[in-house]
Amino acid sequence: MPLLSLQTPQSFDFDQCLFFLDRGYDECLYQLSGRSVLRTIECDGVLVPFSIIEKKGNLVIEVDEGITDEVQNLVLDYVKEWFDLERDLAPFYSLLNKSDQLKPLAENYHGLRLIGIPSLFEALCWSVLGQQINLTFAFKLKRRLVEAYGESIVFKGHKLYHFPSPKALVNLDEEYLKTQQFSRGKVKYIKNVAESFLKDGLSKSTLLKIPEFGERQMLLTNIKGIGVWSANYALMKTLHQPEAIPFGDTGLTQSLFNFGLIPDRKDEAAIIKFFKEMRGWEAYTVFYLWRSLAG
DNA sequence: GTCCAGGTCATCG
DNA sequence: CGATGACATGGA
Repeated sequence: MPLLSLQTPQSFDFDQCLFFLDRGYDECLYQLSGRSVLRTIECDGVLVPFSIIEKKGNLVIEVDEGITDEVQNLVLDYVKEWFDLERDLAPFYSLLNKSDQLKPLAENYHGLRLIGIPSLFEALCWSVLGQQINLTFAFKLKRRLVEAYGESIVFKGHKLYHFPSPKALVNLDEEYLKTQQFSRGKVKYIKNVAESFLKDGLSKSTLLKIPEFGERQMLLTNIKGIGVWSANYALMKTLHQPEAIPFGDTGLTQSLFNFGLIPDRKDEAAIIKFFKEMRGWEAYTVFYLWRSLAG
């Protein structure tokens, strides 16, 4: 099978990234096999599967025979975004190293990239699924949604599911999903997200055309079911937007409190003050703080 | 049994 | 406006 290759940047540690990908949750959108990761992208309605493994300073990506150069480039772009390969982390580490409390993050998780969700639709739906419930349950719901409404393809002996399209989710069967332990709120919110893509022309590219962060955020929070947490989560995971801090996140406040960075878990002013010191690297800091919760 | 999870909205006063 | 309850479930 054809092999593509991406040179890994400075401060990149594939095993740190694998640890994040394999935190022990029931993930359904990619699979791990040894030290390789398998998943799919979608091009013109067709699923394109691929695998990634690290070899001697390169990420080696395997695709099926007969994939056009154009589609190969889409796979490469996806991997670059997913692993945030084009970012220079040196300024982030020098910022962390200025603080005695944060220094361990730079040491312990060196080379960890902000693992993204390149699809805006997937990120918004995932933020809805993850609202308020524990992550174990959220992953369970995601699997049920994806297996009921998403397509799959077999690649190297693995059945790989792809996240459903807005069209596939706009007419969700609420009664069926009730039997699958979805709240009516979540079903409605996911429908709302799908509708804003289909009817209001929301997309990653329309979002990118808006220069101002607050306006981007508002475009998302205008959707019923997407609050500040969800909007910023999506902006962080899809656009790697530095200033997208998922305010209200329980894990984030927990972690800030654990590190002695805020005096009280409800002290939002202290959280804002803390992130002022991290300007330009807020989202990365959040990602590393979350990482610290996993041990 | 109680409390809280990678929140949000509707409905109060 | 700010406060409060519902939502669904499972693990500590």
